[in-house]
Amino acid sequence: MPNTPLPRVRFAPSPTGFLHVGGARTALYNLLFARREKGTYILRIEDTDVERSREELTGQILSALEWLGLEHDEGPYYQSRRYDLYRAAAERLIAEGKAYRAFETPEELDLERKRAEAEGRSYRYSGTGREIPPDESDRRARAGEKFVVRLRMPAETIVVDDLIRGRVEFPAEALDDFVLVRSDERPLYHFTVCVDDADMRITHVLRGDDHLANTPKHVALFRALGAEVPAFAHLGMILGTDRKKLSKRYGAAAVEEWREQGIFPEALVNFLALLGWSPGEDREILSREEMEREFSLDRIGASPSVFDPEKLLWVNAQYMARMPAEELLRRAEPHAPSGLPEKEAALAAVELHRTRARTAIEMGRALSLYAADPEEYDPDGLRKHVRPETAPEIERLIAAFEKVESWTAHDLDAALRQLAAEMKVSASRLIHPVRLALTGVTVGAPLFDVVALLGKETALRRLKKFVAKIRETK
RNA sequence: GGCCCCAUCGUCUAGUGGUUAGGACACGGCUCUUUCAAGGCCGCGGCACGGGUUCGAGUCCCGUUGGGGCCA
Repeated sequence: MPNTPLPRVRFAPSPTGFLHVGGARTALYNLLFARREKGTYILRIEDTDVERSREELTGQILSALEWLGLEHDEGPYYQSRRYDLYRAAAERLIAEGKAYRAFETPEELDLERKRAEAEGRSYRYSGTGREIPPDESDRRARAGEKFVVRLRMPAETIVVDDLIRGRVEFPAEALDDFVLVRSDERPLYHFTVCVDDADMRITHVLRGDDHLANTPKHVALFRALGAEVPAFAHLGMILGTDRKKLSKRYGAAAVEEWREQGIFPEALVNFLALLGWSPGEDREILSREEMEREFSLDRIGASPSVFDPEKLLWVNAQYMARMPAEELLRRAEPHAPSGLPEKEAALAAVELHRTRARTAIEMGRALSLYAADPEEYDPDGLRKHVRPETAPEIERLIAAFEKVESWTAHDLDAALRQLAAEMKVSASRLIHPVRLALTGVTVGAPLFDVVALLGKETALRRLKKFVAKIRETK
């Protein structure tokens, strides 16, 4: 047996106030990879940016992940509680000569930068700090002089063997000695990430493409830290319909937003899984178990993908079509604006509307039609289906319905058609206004199922209300 | 500006040198039908461009264009 250690992966969001769908996908891929490889999936919160990070914002990310069912095996770890680790690592790197103190003031650096710009050169740090002898550096630090800690970058091309992109080379000239710790002693992003990844023995880093260009820095850092360099897999970005990076103001970027729109978590997960990964066959609807079984890095595409809300809605509808009625009812309940009818009717209504609704919101709304009489009627519907004869016709229908012995769709259908025949009008001349009377709208489930479901009392009451209403408007 | 990544229908994608370039969403039509859906059937629609390599390129290489990212 080769002793390749089991993979350890992590998702490391910074708490920005909402979980971005791109982040959700990254979390999902990490989780699927860990499951598939029998590894460990770790959650780590990158909350060192104290001004922007508040506990509440972290809570939102956590609850969005939980809602999606993306449960971590380890963590969450909070970077804000690990400052000692970063400080120790910085001191060690300095002691080993792998990093050094640089004493330039921000003003001096600014000047250098401006000079470079004026001369049309691209700016790189001069590297003056490199030359300061260790004892002098220590002395100046002890004397209270302000400094930043910079990494001594090797003068060699850094090669990243990305699992998705293949071999990517970064020439040494492109990289300068970047800052690890600021002059106020706060460790910077690239530094904390690597210290943590090393400390947590992360073996595979799956993350967004936007970090590819940072990877050579990380590789250099891992080496300096004496840690094994993890494998990298950079995922393509998720774009908006405008082909721009999906942003908050685009509206669809936040997982929480889709939750509010009545999208099911497993549908969003399914949709996101397919945004960049494919199981290889023409399958669109996959359970978590199937994904966990079949996920593999070499079936991930390198190109960015556009987030298409229409397709998400379709995936959601697929889940709606398959979900047990009880479950669907439970999930639609919070979205029913005027409550639900009693249990049995509600379950029947769910069956009637599951192919007609695409979200929990739409389902909730549909179910509420059975719970409360319509407060208003669709104006277009009134114009289209109400004629002077309508009121008396419906009154005759009420009378006919009164006499129906078993209140079933079948018998109600027969009763209406018989009446229509007697009146020498088409059945649809009654059907349309009746739907409007019962539901307030012109579209919906098959009418006689609706009438049956409503029950005699309710149906007749609504018909009478409707007649009164159109009489008074006239 | 420098460095890096990406490129198959409008969108998500299958495709790993020889395919009538497949599927899904969306769109259009037909069907079913009291409406709206769902379903079924049919259709529209794609290898960004230019050079190579090869008997043969969507597939490999180079460039162009376009999009994106990182650093400043």
